[in-house]
Amino acid sequence: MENYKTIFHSSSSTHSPAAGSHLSLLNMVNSHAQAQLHDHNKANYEYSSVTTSTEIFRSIGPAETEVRSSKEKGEKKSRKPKYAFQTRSQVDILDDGYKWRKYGQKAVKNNKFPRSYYRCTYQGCNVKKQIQRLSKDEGIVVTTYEGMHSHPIEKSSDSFEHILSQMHIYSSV
DNA sequence: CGGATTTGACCAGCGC
DNA sequence: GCGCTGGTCAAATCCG
Repeated sequence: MENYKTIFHSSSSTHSPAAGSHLSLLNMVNSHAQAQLHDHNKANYEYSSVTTSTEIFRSIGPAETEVRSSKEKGEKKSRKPKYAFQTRSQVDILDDGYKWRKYGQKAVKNNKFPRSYYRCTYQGCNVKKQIQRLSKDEGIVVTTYEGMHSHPIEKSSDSFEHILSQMHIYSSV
């Protein structure tokens, strides 16, 4: 229902439509940001979060954005790598250039805000992502990606979107 | 009309 | 074994 989406694309435009002012999206810059979501070790998922601030992600060192993945310790279970990003934004929908289809929404116990589940609509691409807002800081949105895209973006990747796509490459298993 | 959302039901894993 | 929590499905609905 809401229609923030559009706000995003105006990133490179001449003027920002105000609203959330600078959406300062993913600036997952610090490569050594270790996650700290989840209180108890949930278990086999390695959460790698990148702390964000209120700047524009542009210092992404090409060297290694090391979002870190798993240590190839082929244990039991199919430990899928997950990449969590904390983003300071007013909107929930962080568009990274891919097309997502929402397939569920659930309320989390410690959060008053629901969590949304999305899935990439590209045929054969089963990348999933969840978006959750912290009840403590309404301004923080946590986006968790699961899986990796193996296809081109189908949108006019703008500045940050392009960076994001590269990020996927760096964070590849 | 077709594709994306919505929303409750269903199900699996875990703790007690 | 039961109940809670989180994750996914699917039918109905909405919107362009």
